[in-house]
Amino acid sequence: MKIASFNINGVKARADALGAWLDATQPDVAVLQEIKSTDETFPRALIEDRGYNLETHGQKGFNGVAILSKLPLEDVTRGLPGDDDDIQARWIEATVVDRRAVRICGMYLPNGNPVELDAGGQPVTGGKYAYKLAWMERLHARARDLLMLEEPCVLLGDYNIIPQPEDAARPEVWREDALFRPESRAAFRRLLNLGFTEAFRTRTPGPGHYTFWDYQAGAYQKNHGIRIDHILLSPQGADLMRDCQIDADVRAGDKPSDHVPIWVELDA
DNA sequence: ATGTCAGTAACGTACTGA
Repeated sequence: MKIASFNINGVKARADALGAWLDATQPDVAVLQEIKSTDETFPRALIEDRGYNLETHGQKGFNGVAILSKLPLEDVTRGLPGDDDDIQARWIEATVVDRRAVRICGMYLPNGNPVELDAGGQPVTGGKYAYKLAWMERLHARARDLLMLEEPCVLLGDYNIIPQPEDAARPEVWREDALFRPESRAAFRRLLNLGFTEAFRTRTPGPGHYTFWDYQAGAYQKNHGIRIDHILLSPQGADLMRDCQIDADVRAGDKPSDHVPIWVELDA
C-alpha cells in the first residue's frame, strides 16, 4: 500500500500538476493539504475520474485537507480533537483496509509565524505561535490515543517543522522561525518519543533532502529547501515499511506547488 | 540586491497567509 502526502497549495490552481502526479505515481492513498477550497467547491472529478474515493475537510480561502483512496475510506473523522472552538480545517482521519487495516491521519500543522513572545519568553496568548504549540499538544494527545490501538497507523502531512539543522539548506536563516524554534522542534521530538518512527530518516540520512522550496529568489534552482513534510509510523506500521521517498522532481514541473509529495510503501 | 503565488473581495488592486 503506497501512502502519500502532498501540500498542493490550492487544489483548483493545481489541477494539471495534481492529475499528472496521480497518474505518474499511482498512490493507493494520498492526503492533501492546503486545498484552499470548501467541500462544495472541491473539483471532485479531478480525483474521482481517476478511480479514487474522496473525503474532504475544507474551508473557504485557506487551509483544508483531504484523503483520497482507491480502496474505500472507512470511519472518516474530521478535525483534531481537543478544542471545539478551533474552526481551522487541518486534520482528517480514515481507515483503509487491504490485507491489513491502516489508520490514515492527514494533517496541515499550523505555520506559527510570526513568533510573538512576551518579556518572559512565553508565546503570546492568542498569537499564531501559541496556536501552533497548542495544536501540537492536541496532536500529541491524539497520537498517544492512536498508539494504544496497537495497529498500523500513519500520521502524515505538512508538519511545518524543520526537525534538525541538516533539514534546511541554510539553517541560520530559520533560527528564529516558528518552523525551527526550539519549542517547535521539542514538540516534534515529544511526538517521536511516544514511539513513532519518522519514515524518511530510517532510510535516507544526511543533508540535502527537502520537501519545500520558496517560490521567491530562485530557491529551487539553488536547492535552498527545507524538509517539513513528514510521515510518522506507529510501531505496527513501521514493521510494514518497505520504502519511503520524496518526489522532488515534481517541483520542476509546470505551475508547481511550493511543496513536493512524500510517500511510504507499506506491506499492508 | 531582488526575486512568488493563491485566494478574497470585487472588478482595481490591496490584503492575507504562506
